[in-house]
Amino acid sequence: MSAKETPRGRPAVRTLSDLARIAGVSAGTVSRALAGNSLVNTDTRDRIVALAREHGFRPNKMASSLRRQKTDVIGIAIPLGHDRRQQISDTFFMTLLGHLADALTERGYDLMLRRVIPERDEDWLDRFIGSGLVDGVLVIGQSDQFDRIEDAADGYLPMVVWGNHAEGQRHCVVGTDNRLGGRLATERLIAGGARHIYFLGDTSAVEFAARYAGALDAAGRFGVTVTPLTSHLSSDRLEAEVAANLDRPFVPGDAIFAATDTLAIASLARLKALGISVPDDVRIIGFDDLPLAAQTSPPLTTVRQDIRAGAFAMVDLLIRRLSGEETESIVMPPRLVVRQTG
Amino acid sequence: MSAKETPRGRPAVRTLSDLARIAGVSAGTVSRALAGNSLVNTDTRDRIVALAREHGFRPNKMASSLRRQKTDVIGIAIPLGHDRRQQISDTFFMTLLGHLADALTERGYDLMLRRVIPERDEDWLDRFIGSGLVDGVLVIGQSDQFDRIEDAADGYLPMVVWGNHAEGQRHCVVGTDNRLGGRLATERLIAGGARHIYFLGDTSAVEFAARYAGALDAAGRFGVTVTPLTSHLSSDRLEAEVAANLDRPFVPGDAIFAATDTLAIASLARLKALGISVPDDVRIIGFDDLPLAAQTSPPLTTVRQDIRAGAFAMVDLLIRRLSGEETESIVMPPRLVVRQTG
DNA sequence: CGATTTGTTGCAAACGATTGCAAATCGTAC
DNA sequence: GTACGATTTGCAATCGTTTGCAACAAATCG
Repeated sequence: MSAKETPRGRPAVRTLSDLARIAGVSAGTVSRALAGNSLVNTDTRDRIVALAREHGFRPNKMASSLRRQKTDVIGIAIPLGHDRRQQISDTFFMTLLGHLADALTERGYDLMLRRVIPERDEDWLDRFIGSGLVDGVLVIGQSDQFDRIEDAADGYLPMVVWGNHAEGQRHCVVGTDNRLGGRLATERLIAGGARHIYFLGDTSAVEFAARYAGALDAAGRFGVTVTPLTSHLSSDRLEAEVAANLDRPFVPGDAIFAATDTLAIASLARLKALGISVPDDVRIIGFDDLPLAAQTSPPLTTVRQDIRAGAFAMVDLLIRRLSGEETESIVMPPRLVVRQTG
Repeated sequence: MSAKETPRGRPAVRTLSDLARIAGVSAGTVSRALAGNSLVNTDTRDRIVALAREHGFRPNKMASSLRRQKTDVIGIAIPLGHDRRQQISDTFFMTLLGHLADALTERGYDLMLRRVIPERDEDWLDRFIGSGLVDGVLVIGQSDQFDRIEDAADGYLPMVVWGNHAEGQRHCVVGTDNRLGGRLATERLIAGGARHIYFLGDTSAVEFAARYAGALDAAGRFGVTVTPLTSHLSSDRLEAEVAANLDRPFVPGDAIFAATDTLAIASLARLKALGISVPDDVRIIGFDDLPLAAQTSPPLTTVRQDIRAGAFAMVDLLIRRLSGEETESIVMPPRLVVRQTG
């Protein structure tokens, strides 16, 4: 290791001025030299760059950000509103986050992650935006914070949200056509003979409410009834709630449309434990098409969201908004993936 | 909304000085008032706080960090070394990340996520540390970067790593006793009649190498052979590699020890597709005990790592290191969870 | 009533990098 | 030898907040 270091720790050369002194030039010149592009003599530049490397010098990004008014960091907010105890580890969000990380890294941005509990902190979004820490914000999931997001969007351009699109909304969103997805799933269940459908999920989240609405659309047309059963996604409540919700006498013609694959898979396990056969006794369709959906037994029929495409779209829109463009929302079509449960 | 805003956007009152002018005091006083604890007259403080709220003022954290030399941000680095194309979305890492986020948020820290490809960026760790962006660093997984992490640890205290513990290593690590875990799994397979064990995983990652070593320990004592089959975790290669690796004539006495549940579950699916019965023809044991392991069919026997406890331990150690303490590593005992595959 | 204490506030110097502008250097042309 | 243009470099202000120190007023004491 060539960097000269003090006994415990940090390199002795920490600031531009330190390096400038060693190189026998001014701090400004060093700054320009390391930035590369500017008007510095090629020889001095090479000399300075070599010195910087030799001493393990790294410019302080905090100072740089302050001066440039630009951080090269994108904030990612995960509001845990409709489900206070939902772990950030919910599979869908995590998958989306992974792809966002890939896309942002590729563009040279760092990610700042913030888990947010709106009821404890009314001001979460404006605080995040106003902190000066981030150049833009991605919000993963609207949860029950639709209005707050709308408010923030009025005064803040570089924000893109994952979630549901409502007529006339003012914030830029990327998401799946949840209502259509709900309709597709429900139509499939009905075509397979379902006469009574249980909707498993928490309809206070707008995305899920839209899926439920889609289910009602389809059901209404065929005179089928839909009963909502509230189940939350937090890992500590999920199993118990699903169990409680499924502890009922199923009759032929009953079917389940789960708001997410996570819920569908838990249902599958629960029904198996109860000795109820899927799909013979009860048919199930999920939502998301997580990788894991293909591996359950029997493999899960579900409504696919293209998470990766969604993530890249979010980043793309955000970048354009960062340069002042007012982008439109993107609503992606869902696709029914028929496997064996419904 | 009470905050006064300019036509497009940001509140008109953006800086301490702005607010100071309105309140008729100096910027220093405003700073102290908002910090709360200092020596400001209670009345002026209340007045200033009220004004701040009214105008939607939020202090610039960049400037604050620069001045205080403290960012209240913890960096999380995910080196994707041994498996360049491994998605950040690997289930285990994501679960760990979720718990880390929970633990850090609780302590008032933000998270800065950085996905790192060491072969493209030799200097990743020192750059992260030296950036001034973070108060401390958590590294998720050693990958094949053991030496680089050791080097960095010599000069930088506030760093804690998830991974394997080796005799005499200098960086502080939290992890499971992988070797013991490997031994437990293998002993179980052998006790069940296994005569030949395939180890499925990439032994160039130290954690997995230790699991493999544990398998060899146990196998050696019983005269059982272990064959390593290299499989990576990146979602785009995983299925194909598993399929290729399992495309062989299995004979009675063959068993599979998979380096992770993800691999075990993929194997399960593949064997099922091949018409090979688990556990009757081939027994399988995984590693991690992901939530999903209990839901496969048949449910997966696996070696449990307590991810949540590990995450909280990492944060705890990091906090102590932030205040100068030299903490020891923590090696958690693995626990064999016997279900139905092995 | 002057001296000292106590309590509040303002002033100005940091933190470390960037950048407009002026100054210095050099070469060249007249 | 002077003047001029083209390069390089230094100077100093700036980003917005924090904080040691001094200043000031009011309150207390002898």
